Amino acid sequence: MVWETFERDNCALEATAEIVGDRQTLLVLRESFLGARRFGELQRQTGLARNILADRLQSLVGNGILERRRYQERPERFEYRLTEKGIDLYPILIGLMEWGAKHEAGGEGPLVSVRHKTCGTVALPRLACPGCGEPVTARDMEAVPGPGAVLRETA
Amino acid sequence: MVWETFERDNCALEATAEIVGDRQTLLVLRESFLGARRFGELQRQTGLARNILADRLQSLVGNGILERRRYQERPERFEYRLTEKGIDLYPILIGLMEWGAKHEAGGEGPLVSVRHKTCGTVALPRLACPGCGEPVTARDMEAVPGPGAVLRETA
DNA sequence: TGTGTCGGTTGCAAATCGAAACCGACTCTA
DNA sequence: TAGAGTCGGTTTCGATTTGCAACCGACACA
Repeated sequence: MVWETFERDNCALEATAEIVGDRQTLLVLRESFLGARRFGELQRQTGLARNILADRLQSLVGNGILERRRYQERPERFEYRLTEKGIDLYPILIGLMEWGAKHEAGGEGPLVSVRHKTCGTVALPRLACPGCGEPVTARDMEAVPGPGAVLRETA
Repeated sequence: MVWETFERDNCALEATAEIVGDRQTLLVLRESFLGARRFGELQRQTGLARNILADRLQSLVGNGILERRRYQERPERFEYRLTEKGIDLYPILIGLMEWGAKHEAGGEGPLVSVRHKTCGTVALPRLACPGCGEPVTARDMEAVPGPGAVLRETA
C-alpha cells in the first residue's frame, strides 16, 4: 500500500469529502436516512442553527443528493427527500455508525441497529469482496493505479 | 425506516462525525492509508496549511487513530502511523471513494483502484449482510431500536 | 384579533481557516 | 567553519465560516 507517486488531484474521495465531509451535512443526512423530511424536523433533530441548516440543504439539493419538493400549497411548504444519488451514500453512514459503535460507544450499546429485511439479521452490513464474497478489511486490500491514474515523476 | 421517536444524543454516527467528519481530517486519513507517515509528506500530498495539519494530527493522535512515534533521534523526528482503531476507518474511506467514483468521477475513470490480495479481484468492496452474505443497499435495511435505545414520548 | 406553525433570511460576535513567516536542531557542502 | 538545506513544527494575521438570536411573510385555528 505504498505508492506516493500518484497524482491525487480530483481524487474521488476528495470530491466526495468536499460534498459530504462536514459534521453538519452528515447530521442532515443521518436524519434524512431516518426519515426526516421537513425543515423544522431536521432542525430539531440535528440541533443545527437554522441558517446553517438552510445552507446545507441548499448545497445538498444543488449536488443532487436531496430533492426539494412542494408537499402543499397555500402556504407553500417544502420537504427534502433523498434522491438515488443520496441513497447511495448509505454505505458511508453505515461505516460511520459501525466505527462509532465499536470505538466510541457508551456502555449501553448502540442506540440504533439495522435489520436486513429479507433475512432478518440484525447487524451492520460488512464490506465484502465482490469477486469472492469474503469479508475484507484494509489489510486484505492493496491500492493499484486506476484507469484514470496519472503517474508522477518520483524525482 | 421511519421512527422519529428515538433519542439521538450520543449517536455513534455523530460521535464518529465529530472525530473524522471534516475535509482536512479525511485528507490526512487518505494519505495515511496510502502510506504517508511523515509531516512533510502529509503536508505536500494534502496541500493543507502546516498549522492545520499539525492540529489535525494532534487530534487524530489524541483520538487514538494515529500513533506518533519517533523514527530517529538527533534531531528528533516523528512519524504518524495508523493504529488498529485507525485502520478500522477503512470502510468509511472506501465508501467515500465508491460514491465519488460513481457520481463525481471525471471521464477517465477512478485514479485509484483497490485489489483484493487473496483473490486478485480489482474492485471496491461492497456492503453485504453478515447473516446471509447477500449484497445490501439502504433499501434492504431498516432501522430498529438498538440495545441502548431510549424511546421518546411522541406527545 | 390574537396565537401558533412553517420555512426560511438577516445581523452579529466568536471560532476556525489558510498563507506566510519564523523557529530550533540538526546535516551536508564548499 | 560559514552557508544553505531539511525536518517538524509554532506564531501571526486577515479572511471565511459558524452558531445564536431575532425577524419575516404566509397562512391556520380560535
